Amino acid sequence: MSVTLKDVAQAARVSVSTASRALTGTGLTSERTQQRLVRIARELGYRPNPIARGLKTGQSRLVALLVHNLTNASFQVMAEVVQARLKALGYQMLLCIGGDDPQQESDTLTTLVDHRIDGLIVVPTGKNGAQLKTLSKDVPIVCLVRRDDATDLETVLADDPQGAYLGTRHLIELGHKRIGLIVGRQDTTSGRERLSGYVRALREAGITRDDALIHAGHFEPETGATFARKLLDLPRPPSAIFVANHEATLGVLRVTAERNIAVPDDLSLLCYEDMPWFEWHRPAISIVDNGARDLANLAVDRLLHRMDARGNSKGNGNDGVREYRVGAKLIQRDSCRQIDGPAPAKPAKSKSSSSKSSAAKSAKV
Amino acid sequence: MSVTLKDVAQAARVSVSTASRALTGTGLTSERTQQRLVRIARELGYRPNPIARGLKTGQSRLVALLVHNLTNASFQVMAEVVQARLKALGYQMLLCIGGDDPQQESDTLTTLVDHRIDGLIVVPTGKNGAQLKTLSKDVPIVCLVRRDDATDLETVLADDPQGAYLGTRHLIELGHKRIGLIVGRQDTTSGRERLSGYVRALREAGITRDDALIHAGHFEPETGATFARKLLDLPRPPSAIFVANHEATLGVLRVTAERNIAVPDDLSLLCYEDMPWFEWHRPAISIVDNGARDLANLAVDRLLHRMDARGNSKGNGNDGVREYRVGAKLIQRDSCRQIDGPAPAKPAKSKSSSSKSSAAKSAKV
DNA sequence: CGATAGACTGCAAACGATTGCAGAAACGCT
DNA sequence: AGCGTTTCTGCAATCGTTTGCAGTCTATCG
Repeated sequence: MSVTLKDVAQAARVSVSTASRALTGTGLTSERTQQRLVRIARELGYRPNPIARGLKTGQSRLVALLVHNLTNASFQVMAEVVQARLKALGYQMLLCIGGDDPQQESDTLTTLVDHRIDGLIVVPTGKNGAQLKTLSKDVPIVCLVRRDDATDLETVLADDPQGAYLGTRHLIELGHKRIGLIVGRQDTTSGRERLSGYVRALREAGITRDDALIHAGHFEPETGATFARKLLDLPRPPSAIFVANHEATLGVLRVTAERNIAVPDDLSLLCYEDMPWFEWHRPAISIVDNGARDLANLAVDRLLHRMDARGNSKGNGNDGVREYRVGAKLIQRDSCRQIDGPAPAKPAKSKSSSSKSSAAKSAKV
Repeated sequence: MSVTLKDVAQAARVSVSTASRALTGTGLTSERTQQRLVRIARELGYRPNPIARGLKTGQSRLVALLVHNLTNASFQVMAEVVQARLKALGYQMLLCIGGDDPQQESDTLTTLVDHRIDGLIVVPTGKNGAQLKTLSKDVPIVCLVRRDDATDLETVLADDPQGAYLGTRHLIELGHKRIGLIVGRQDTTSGRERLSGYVRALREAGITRDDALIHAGHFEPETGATFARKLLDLPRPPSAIFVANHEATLGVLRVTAERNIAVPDDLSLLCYEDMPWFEWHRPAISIVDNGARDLANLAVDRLLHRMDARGNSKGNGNDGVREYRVGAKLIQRDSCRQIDGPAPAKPAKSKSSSSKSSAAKSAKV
């Protein structure tokens, strides 16, 4: 079907081994034959068979990325980044969609290792720690966005405590005192950390935490809508909602539309993680950006580092760091409004500017 | 590193060949040893090495999906569908992102064939026809969404002529006479076909085509914005815009926001292809749905059919059909409004209901 | 000029599976 | 019991590469 190494060797009247060495550049080969073989290989259109090579070397030049879905814009850009980076290095990306379902995750992991992937970047569900731990003996693994607490895998995380803190502080600086929080499940790292950032900002500002303003759970847009309604039905509804859960955003938006609540005039809205349409929306939606692109790039860096280390049997590539944090950034658009508060006009001019400066610098750690 | 067939054979005190036959079910094996081997294999946790198997059989159990990007919601759902279907059959999906760039497409295709993929679903750029044609001798290929005119590859297409026709007719039935069209490049199938559907609806309604209302090109949201401005700056601007190009939608939306143009009161807006947030947007955006889910499913069906045919050397799986069309569907939400026209109040009550019925039934062909 | 190191090259054995072919066992039949 | 079938099993080759080892050739040095 296609040109094999044997064909090239025959055409050049050398043995297969010489051909192999000349083309891979391993071993000693005379300059002359080397060049000749490269030329002949090109003429014949020889392309090495990665399967055969993989059988011998135990590598597949396949790297898998396992994410929950592709609806989440962060996962989209991560997938695009990972694919682009890997391609440049001659790897192919296997993109798998696990649906945040432990069973599916487990199945997929098995298949992937069967296929002898050279590396894996995974957004773990958190329920397959044992399996991941076992696999990590065979394959370099980097966790992304979420930590699996049952493992000690290297993990690239968004700086969620900082992000949530930044967002909440921004709202406080705008004069908001009652800030609703809609946040992810508390059995995920990000869910817990975003809550803690929110709480910290509140505490720093001397605002007492009101649990009626906090809703945490696993999300569909629909659930987001439910929680938004609960918040707005409160005797003293919040003047701002921090939607610190990506999936919930649509639901919240629907509720404001349904009830004819003007954003930001009646209610300020701050969301977490960007979506391509946020800046085109009216009003353009302010967000805390989790830095998806940076996260993906860092994850790839770390994975390559580990793969490299393993290849050279220089240990497992541990650099003593278990956890990398990528700074979050506040992106102000038009969905948050200054509250005049019970007191007279804008008393917070200086504060507001300080908010801006804090927003400008990304929170590197 | 992991359990091989040899290990299983040794444990069972049979030869590798017997073990192979017992576990794959090929060839004759006595009931008893068969069962015994299956049991032992399970006990040892044996998992066949697809690379070794692939070397021998020439198959990889890898199927590639090559799309332009993941930002486009249609591609997202297609990727999810394809992944789910393939996984159920024991295949792994290789998702590649070609950026609608011929060079990238070409490179990716080469890599994929190197990896001995068992099948390929591709959204072609249209510039690599020759290469695709060559590859199709080695690998079953199905084109999706776009046709590559230089090939005679089996292609699964949205019924764009019908979809554009349905959409335009809907607007006409609402009383619009001047309907702007923003549509994709005319060197793509979909671009041409959507234009032709638009033209047909106009002609049927006896409306003369006005080329000032038609803008075609390759899109970024930014270009969409530019075209929208041009339309709105016309001496006699349209009362409705049909954004028959997915990428342009955001730009158009921004322009309406910028200029404080109320949708649908000042301008009706009909878009092509759904996005998850369209129904949560305010106003919810009416669309012509291209049936991405159905498209993906059909493409997988056809690909499997071809792969099967090739496997059994029953020919190449041609069933004499070159082109499959998946019906488009009008989904009415709130972005299109009845025009009272120059004549007095709602004269079009019956028309409006007819429009609804036509919307309800999907346009199967 | 002969020995010897050094630079190349080729042979053949892997890698882990599948598979044609032939030998072995089991069975029925006369 | 002897023979022919049938049913099962094992040997060995194969897929396309890589790679340890041994052999060949050239050049250099004494």
